[in-house]
Amino acid sequence: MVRVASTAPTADATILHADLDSFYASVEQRDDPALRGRPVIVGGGVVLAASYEAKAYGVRTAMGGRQARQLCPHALVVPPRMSAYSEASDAVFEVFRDTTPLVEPLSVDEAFLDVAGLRRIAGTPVEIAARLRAQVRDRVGLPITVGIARTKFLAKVASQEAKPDGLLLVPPDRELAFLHPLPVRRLWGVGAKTAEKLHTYGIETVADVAELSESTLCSLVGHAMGCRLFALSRNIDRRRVVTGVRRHSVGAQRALGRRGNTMSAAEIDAVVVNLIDRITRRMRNAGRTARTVVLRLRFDDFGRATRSHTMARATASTDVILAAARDLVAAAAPLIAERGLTLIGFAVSNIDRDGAQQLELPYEEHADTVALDDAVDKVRKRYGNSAITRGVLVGRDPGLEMPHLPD
DNA sequence: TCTGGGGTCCTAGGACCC
DNA sequence: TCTGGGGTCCTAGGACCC
Repeated sequence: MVRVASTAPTADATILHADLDSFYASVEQRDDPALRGRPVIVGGGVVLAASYEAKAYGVRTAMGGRQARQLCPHALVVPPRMSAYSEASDAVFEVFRDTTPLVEPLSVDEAFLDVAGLRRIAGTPVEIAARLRAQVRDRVGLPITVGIARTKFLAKVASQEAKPDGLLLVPPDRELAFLHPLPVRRLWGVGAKTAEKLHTYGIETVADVAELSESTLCSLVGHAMGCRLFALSRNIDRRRVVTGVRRHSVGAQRALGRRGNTMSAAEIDAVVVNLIDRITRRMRNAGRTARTVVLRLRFDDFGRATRSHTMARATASTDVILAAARDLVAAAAPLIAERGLTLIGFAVSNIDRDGAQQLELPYEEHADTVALDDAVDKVRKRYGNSAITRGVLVGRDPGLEMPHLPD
C-alpha cells in the first residue's frame, strides 16, 4: 500500500525512516503460527510490546500487565525472547546496509537511511523503500513501515503516520501542510509532561507552536526544548544521517519488586556483583573504558534516586568498577533502608575519557575551519603549545570526527 | 495504573580555577 | 583586600525515547 501525501514527488526527499511494527510481538507471531491474527502481548509485568490486534483494545507499550489484561482479556501473553529479537534485528539491519551504506541506527527496531545519490542505480526513494519493505518481509518475515522525507524529523513523523505496514512520502512542497495539523505530541522530545504544559497555554497542534516566537517558547519549556520546538514546528532540521555513532553509556538494572525490601545486604551485594559483571563484560567486548559509575535506585513509592562517582582514570576492570559500585551502595544504605528498594541498577559513563583535559565548545550549526582554529587557539592559550595530542568533535555531528589535529 | 530494561539529552548548583 | 566575569568538572535529578 503506497501512499503519497501529495501529487508532486520531488528529488529532495531522500531520507528514509524505517521502523519495524510492534517489533517483539511481530517476531512472536512470525515464529508461532498460533499467534497470527490474534492479540499478543509480550511481557507479563509490563507490556514490552503488543500486536496490532491487541492495540485495537487500547493495550499500549509500557502499560501495566494487569491493566492490559483487563482491556483485552483474551490476549495471548508470552514471555520475551530477547535473543530471538536480537537475531531478527541483525537480519533487518543487514537488509538496511544492503540498501545503502548510510544507515544510522536509532534502536533495535528503527533506523534512518540516506538514499541520496542512489537514484541512478536503485531508482527513486519510493522505489527503494518499497523494495526494502519487500526484502525485510521476504528475508526476515517481518512487517516494516517506512517514512520518506527531506529531513529526519519529517521522515520519522511520516513513518508514525503510515503505521502499520505502510509507506509514506512527504514531498517537499507539502511539508507544512502535513506537519501543522498534527498534535504537539508528535514533535520530537514532547512527552506527556511537556504536552500537558503546552495544553495549559492552549497549544494543541504543531501549527499553534509555529505561531510562537523562540523566546516565548523558551520561557514556556526551557531554553533547549524551546529552541528545538521553534525549529521543528517551522520544519527546520539540518541534522544529517550519520554512521558510526557510538554509545555514551553502558548500563544494567534489575527490578526486585516487593522482595527487594526483605533482601539482606549480602543478597543485594550478589545482585551488584552480577550487574557489574554484565556491564564490564560488555565494555571489554566493545573495547571501551569509562570513568563514571552511576548507581540507580527505585523505591517502594516509585521514587527514584541516582548516585555517581567519577574516577581519576577510565577503566574496564571489573575489580575497580565493582569497588566503586560497592562504595556507592554502602553510602546509599540509609536511603535504601528508609524508602524500600524495588530496583537497583548501574551505568558507566564518561566512556573512553581517560581523564585528559578536554575543551568543550557549544555546538554551532555551521562549524567550519575557522571555528576549529579558534578552538585550537583556545586550548593552546590555556594549556600550552604542546597540550594538544588529539582532537575530536563530539555531539550532534560525529560524522565530522577528526582524529588528528594539524600542527 | 502501579511499572522492564535499555538508552539520550538538558538543567542547575556547587567547587574550583584563572 | 575586595569584587567580578568566565569557564570546567562533578553531582543529582528530570524528561523523553524505544
